[in-house]
Amino acid sequence: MQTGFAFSKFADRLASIIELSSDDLDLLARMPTSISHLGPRHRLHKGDQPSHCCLLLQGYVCYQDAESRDGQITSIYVPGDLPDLHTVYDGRVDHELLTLGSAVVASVPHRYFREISVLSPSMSRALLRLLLADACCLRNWIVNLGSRDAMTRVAHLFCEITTRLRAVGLAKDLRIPSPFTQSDLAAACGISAVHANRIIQELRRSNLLRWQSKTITITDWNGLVRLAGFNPDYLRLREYNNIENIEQESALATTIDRSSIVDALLP
Amino acid sequence: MQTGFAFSKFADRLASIIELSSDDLDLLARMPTSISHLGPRHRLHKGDQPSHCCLLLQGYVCYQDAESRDGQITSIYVPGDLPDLHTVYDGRVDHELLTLGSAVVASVPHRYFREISVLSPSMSRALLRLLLADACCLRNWIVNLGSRDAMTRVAHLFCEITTRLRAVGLAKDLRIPSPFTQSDLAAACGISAVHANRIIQELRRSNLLRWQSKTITITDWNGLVRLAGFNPDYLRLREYNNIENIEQESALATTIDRSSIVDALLP
DNA sequence: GGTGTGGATTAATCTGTGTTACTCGATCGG
DNA sequence: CCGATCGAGTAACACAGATTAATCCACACC
Repeated sequence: MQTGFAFSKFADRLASIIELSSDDLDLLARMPTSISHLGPRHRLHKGDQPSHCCLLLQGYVCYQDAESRDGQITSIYVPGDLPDLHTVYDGRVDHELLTLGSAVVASVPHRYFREISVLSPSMSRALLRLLLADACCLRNWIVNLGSRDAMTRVAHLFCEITTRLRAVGLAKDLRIPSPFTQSDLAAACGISAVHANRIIQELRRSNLLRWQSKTITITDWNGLVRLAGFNPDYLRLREYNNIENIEQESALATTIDRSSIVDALLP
Repeated sequence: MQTGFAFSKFADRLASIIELSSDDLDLLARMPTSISHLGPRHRLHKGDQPSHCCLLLQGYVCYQDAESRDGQITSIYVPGDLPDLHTVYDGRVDHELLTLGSAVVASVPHRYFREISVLSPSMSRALLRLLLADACCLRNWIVNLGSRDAMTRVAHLFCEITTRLRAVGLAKDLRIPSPFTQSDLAAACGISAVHANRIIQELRRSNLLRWQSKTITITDWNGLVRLAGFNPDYLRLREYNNIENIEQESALATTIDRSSIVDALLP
């Protein structure tokens, strides 16, 4: 067990939704962690009553419902996230928490979160905000699955992941690591793997993004946002203003390309 | 403003997920409330920064996303629920909270929840559990929308609502008040109103339920549960064991079942 | 170097569900 | 009493997306 650098990604995440004092940062720096490097589709929480939380440092993890057809993915987490914070307060777990691609996680004892909640009201509130932000994401994902078509769902997912990565200082250049298989994507969006493939082809053909060698490069952010009808308010980020203003290089060519295709899609 | 009987439905709800002490009941009895009788599709939270929570006493309310096609409904609440508890900790609201059919709600100041959290650690934990149970429902609903077909979604919704009503002492006889329009149902399940109608016809033809004069009568609970693949674990209820054992014909059995749940918590 | 495996891709076919458009009652306000 | 409105119900047609099945490729492993 060490108290190391792991806290800094978590601090980024907390700071993305709530202002942190230097006292808060001190508390975070004393977080006891034990780091693991995990392979793809590694299952965390092996059935037991959990006594530790999983703090994601690198890569992605997701909740997947093993019972449902094709294993519906209910949420995806990015570095800095604490996917199972809720287990501190409610030991029951309905879904499997597993890695998408390889990942680095820190294991943090429940006790630590209980202690900082007692020591600092502002940390207590910050943790609660994390849980609430999670619920907002779930609600938004319900809207996505219930009312949008496959293309829009996929586009929306990419927008969300990109935005969340940027909130913790990653994906600065709109390139996001993507160890996802197309089946993962399908399981998240509630579509078949075959159709997921069709959608990706279409997104590529529309020059909205590239996806090669486990990296997605968004080549037309504004086009993707418009296609998805993406509005990041539900992420509860403090600093995300004026989404339209993300500047891209070579704006001209892509803009022309996009307008011909996206305008057709969005009457 | 009165401190009245409104707390008792809320006490039922809390007791359904966590054990309450008599001190907790005392605190609940001092809840300041102001009761309103509302008509159908009444919008609560008229755009302002809310300073009160809405405690549902009778009828149903739901969150609906006005932006999405056909206004996706993200969750439905039953008496005893506190749909907007989260506004105590996070003022932002993404969706509209509105009544389905007419309803009776109590308005409770945020201040009250802050106070009981400070006065009683167990109440503080109970409120947190409410929020977490809500998130579990959302997650489950994602699975529903993402991986089940229309028929199963509808059946699952009816199972959930019935179970939640029973958890607060209602729907004892598997008859649930249903002021919903078929369009409401469609908006909740992410299907079209026309198709919702087809599904209901089918459920009727299968002798699983009747729906007449604003009441749904479930005539084959076990059949409905099986069709829906319904498993109530995600509702986080304490007393819901062995779902297969719900007896229908024998009024005696259900009475005994319920009394063990409800009588235990009333002083 | 051969073989197996998992993922991407594509095409053909089938089906669940959306859309549109209509009828029929019930309810309501003038 | 009338016309307007809203919700339930139905039918015809269109289409998004599921399913199945095949090929191809990259890569790991004996």
